[in-house]
Amino acid sequence: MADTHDPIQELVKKARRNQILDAATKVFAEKGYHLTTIKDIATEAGIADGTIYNYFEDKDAILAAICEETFARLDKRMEALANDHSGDPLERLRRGGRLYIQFGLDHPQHYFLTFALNKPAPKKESVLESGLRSFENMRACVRACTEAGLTRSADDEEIAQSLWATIHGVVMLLIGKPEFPFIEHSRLIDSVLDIAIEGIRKRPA
Amino acid sequence: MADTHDPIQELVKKARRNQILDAATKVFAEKGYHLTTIKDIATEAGIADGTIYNYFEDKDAILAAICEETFARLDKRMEALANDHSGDPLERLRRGGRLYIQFGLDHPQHYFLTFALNKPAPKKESVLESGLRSFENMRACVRACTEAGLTRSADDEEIAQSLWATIHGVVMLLIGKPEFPFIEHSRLIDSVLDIAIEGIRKRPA
Amino acid sequence: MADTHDPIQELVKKARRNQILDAATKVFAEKGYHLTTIKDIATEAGIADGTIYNYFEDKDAILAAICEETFARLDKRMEALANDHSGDPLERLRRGGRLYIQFGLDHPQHYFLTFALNKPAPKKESVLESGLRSFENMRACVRACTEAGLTRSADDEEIAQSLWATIHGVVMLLIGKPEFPFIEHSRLIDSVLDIAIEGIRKRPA
Amino acid sequence: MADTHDPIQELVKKARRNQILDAATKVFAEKGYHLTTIKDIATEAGIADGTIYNYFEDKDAILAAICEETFARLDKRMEALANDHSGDPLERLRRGGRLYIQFGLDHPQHYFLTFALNKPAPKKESVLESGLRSFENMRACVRACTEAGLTRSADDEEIAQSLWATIHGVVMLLIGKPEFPFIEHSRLIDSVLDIAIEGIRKRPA
DNA sequence: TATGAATGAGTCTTCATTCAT
DNA sequence: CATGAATGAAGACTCATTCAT
Repeated sequence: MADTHDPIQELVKKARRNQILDAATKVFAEKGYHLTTIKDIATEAGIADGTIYNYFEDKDAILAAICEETFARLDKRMEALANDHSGDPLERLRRGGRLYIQFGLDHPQHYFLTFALNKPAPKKESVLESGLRSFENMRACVRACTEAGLTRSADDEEIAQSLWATIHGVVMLLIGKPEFPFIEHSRLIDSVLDIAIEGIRKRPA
Repeated sequence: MADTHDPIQELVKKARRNQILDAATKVFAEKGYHLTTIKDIATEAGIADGTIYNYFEDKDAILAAICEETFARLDKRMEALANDHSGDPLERLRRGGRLYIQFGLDHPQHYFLTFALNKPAPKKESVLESGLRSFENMRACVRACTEAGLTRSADDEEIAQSLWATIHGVVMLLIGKPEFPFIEHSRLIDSVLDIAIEGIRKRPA
Repeated sequence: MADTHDPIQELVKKARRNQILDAATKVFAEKGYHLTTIKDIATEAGIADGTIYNYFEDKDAILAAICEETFARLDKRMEALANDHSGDPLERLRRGGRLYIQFGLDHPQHYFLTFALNKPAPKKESVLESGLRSFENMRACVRACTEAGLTRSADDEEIAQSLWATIHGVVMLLIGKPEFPFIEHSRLIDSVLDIAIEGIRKRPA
Repeated sequence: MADTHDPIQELVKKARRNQILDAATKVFAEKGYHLTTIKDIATEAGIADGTIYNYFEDKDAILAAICEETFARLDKRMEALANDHSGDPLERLRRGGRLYIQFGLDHPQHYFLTFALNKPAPKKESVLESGLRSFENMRACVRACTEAGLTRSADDEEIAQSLWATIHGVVMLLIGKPEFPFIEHSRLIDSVLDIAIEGIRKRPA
């Protein structure tokens, strides 16, 4: 009735919304997006089916929200690193890579949903944007390296995207093929980062 | 009645089967596996719905057949490379990586389903096997490099898994985030491979 | 959320369930189980197809429910008789037989579905159980006769099953072949029961 | 080409027809009429699906043919018994009853469809007739008993119908409730017949 | 706002029947 | 006549979404 901006109601709403998102994340991870039903999510969240629609337009919107929030969280972590201008830029890049990989392994479900679920359906603009922003920080770290003349190539964008692909690969492989007899995770991560950084580093004439 | 092994009928059947597989591959690629209906495939193939079931048990079987055949082709290509002992081993490794990535981009749905859709479907054993066999060939290529003393590290397995993670990452990223403003694909692929090979290569003392 | 055990909702649900069962009973009787579709039942009940599945697992479950409820109703009638220990046991047996036959003729569709629809599919355990219980009462009546030394044979089980077969036959014949020129129903029933009781009764030495 | 009435062709055709009927009988008995597919029958007969349609109009026609032929056989057996005027008429009646029951158990699907599936299928007239003709023979057997003064009652029709109901009941029960823990079939049949015959028999003054 | 029953379009799959070879 | 691939009309069942309470 009243369009009062009741702060308590606001909180309750947000809490319920997160409750749904958590449930969805869990079920999506267990059964995959397409095989998950609204009822599955509602049951997991302990609410009725219809209630979902008070918080989200449709099933797609739930996925979009998960992606957005995941991006945001990653952003916050990466941003701190990008704004730290001390020390060897290449080492900062390595630390950034490790941070990113660790984030993926720490939130495998979110990561998978956000970065690997390619639906033909055009995602919401906001998701795309937050995705781009997430990449900006890595680009900034790379730029610090190129500007310091530490890299073989001077093409920021190319290096940044290559590095992204590399660290994305580690996360996806470890997440997606848990049954494969990988070497110790930390060793694999170190190795991948080492190869990448050394592959980027300008060699002494 | 007669145990007719009519070779002409045999060919016709195989042709029809391929007709269905081609149609399915196309539609899967367009809409994704889950959003593709049997009717979609039948329509694309220009046949009736029910006819599909004269050639395949169910929808899953179609996917399995596609994956199997597709990966058999990758295998053959990778194997040739692994068995070719001429030239610079590191260059062969680069070619192998490019082959692998290109394959993934050419068959995104199959790649995705085989290497990333780990969750629900207990895929046929044969599909999994043929998928992993590709990795074996890469391992062989790496070994050729270490044995030739061309690498910084001598740990085959570590290098092979790192390289796999890297090229897997390129495929997954390009497949999974087609909306991202990547640089030209070929340039990104070259860059990733260049960084990886240089990162692996033993530096002159 | 709340563990609402709303008694009104409860009643509404039960009513809707019965609405479906009644519709199903009617259509099953008209077309036979196998030729009846879910849509038939839904249409007869005046609801949508999918609604059926809010009340029953599947088609089989509807049949099972019909059988169970029919058994239960018969049970209640027979039980009273079995617990009445007064008078000539053989006469009670006769009355029981007549009760049973009358029940079948009063609920021909239910009776047919419950006692004559032999589906190869293994019926629910509960249906089997309630079927057995239904027979118990007749066995009890027979036992009273044998224990009183009124029967030629002392084998309760044999007599009970034989009697069941006999009265089942009357019901099935009258239900299943209505076009046949039977003698007056009541006369046929009396005759069958008379023959059976006299055939069971111990003859004077 | 030639519309010659080739007697050899005639025999071949009849043989093939019987081959199909035998196969159908077997599969019907195993899975029930509705759950049996044309392919099932064709496979069992070792021929192609389409071939069936050179011999029968459709699935119903196969059933009709089976019923007709089957009941003709019962008829012949019952008739022999009815025309055999030697020995104790009541014993002949008992043998007739046993014959009838055994027939029902040997051909449960046909029996069921002819005597119990009254509703949907407008069976061919001939099938109905041959089915009911069996009853005529039983009536004749009963008449022999009453005329010989062996029965308590002198009402042929009443006794015949009562007996029919009784033996019909045994068949229907054993066919329709195979999951029930009946005593040995032969013992149950003996018991039912014994009770019926003794119930019919005139008691010594 | 929460509920959850109802909807009904949509999906996979089956199978009787046809027909070109 | 035999074949068996093809057809296409159903049917059982699912599930995203709506809406009255």
